[in-house]
Amino acid sequence: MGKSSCYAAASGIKRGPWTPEEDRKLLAYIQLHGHGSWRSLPQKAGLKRCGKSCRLRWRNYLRPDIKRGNFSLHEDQTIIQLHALLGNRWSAIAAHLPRRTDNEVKNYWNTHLKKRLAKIGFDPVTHKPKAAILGSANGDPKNWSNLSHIAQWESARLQAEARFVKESKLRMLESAPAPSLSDEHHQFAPPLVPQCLDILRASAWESLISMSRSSSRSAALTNMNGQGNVSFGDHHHVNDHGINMNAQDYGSNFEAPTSDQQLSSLMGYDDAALMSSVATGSMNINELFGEYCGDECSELLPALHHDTGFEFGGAWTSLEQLM
DNA sequence: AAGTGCGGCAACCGCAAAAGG
DNA sequence: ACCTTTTGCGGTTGCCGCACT
Repeated sequence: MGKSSCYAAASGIKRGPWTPEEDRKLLAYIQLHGHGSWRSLPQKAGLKRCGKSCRLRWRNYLRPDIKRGNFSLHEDQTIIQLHALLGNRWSAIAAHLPRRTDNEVKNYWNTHLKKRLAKIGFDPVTHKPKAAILGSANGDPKNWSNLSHIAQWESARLQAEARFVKESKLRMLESAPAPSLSDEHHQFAPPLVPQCLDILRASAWESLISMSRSSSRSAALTNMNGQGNVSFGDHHHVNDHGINMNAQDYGSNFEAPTSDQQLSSLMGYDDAALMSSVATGSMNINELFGEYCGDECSELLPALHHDTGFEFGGAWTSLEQLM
């Protein structure tokens, strides 16, 4: 027996474009009762649609917190840069564009931005100049390596943010009383923006490092002397590339790092010499932390991972490969 | 004016993960 | 632990309107 689909030509199930009347029914029902189970919604709302179709219509079109219309230059930049970092993870990209839906972002990418990138000579998949892909000597592999490096950090950061938002929502639901009309305003409200993640992360790093810094750091730095003198100047924080990390997104007390030095400082990397050893390949990321933290580092990292919910693993591996 | 091609976008499809029993 | 249902996501399709011939 074939797999059933809610869109299959089942009796009486309508498909195709939504009429204003259907929109009105769906909107009225959700405003009054919330969506509840999408499966049972169409019948209750008097719609001859499947629940999946209703959900999609609500999510992509009827929700009051949706912004429609032209994308701003800033939104263009954000999409392009996040796509370079995340690939086709439209929901993650849309999460950084307030009031935009993943479907809208996806469509906009496919119909506008992809072509625009191609037109100016960039591969829309890799975001590298086509010349570089073809092995041209003009492309500096080190620069791309650094970009990838940045991408790994940002990717890990976004994972953590997504987790944070999810957990925050769960906490909200747990603490909320039984569903009522007023709860629907939560559904209408813009997605919760992580306000303290970077602070959590920064403090976690600071804690981790400060625990061991006093005993290990001076020795580490002594050992590092003379090992590599390449500047870390081309290790830019994503902000320097225009990533959408406005300070207000992280709460009024948080100032997003605006330079390599600030980022390094936030993460406990306030010694360019140490980082340049990583950059030159004379030390891998685990060795770096070994030097910083001593043997207890290997125990602290999983604990830190657990406490912050931060997925270091993938970024870690990739960072090592890149360096 | 009619035909054709193309771009934009809403909607559909199918899979995977999460949630619930 | 397993199965079923629900939800979320990304890729794809097809309709509609506009521009061009």
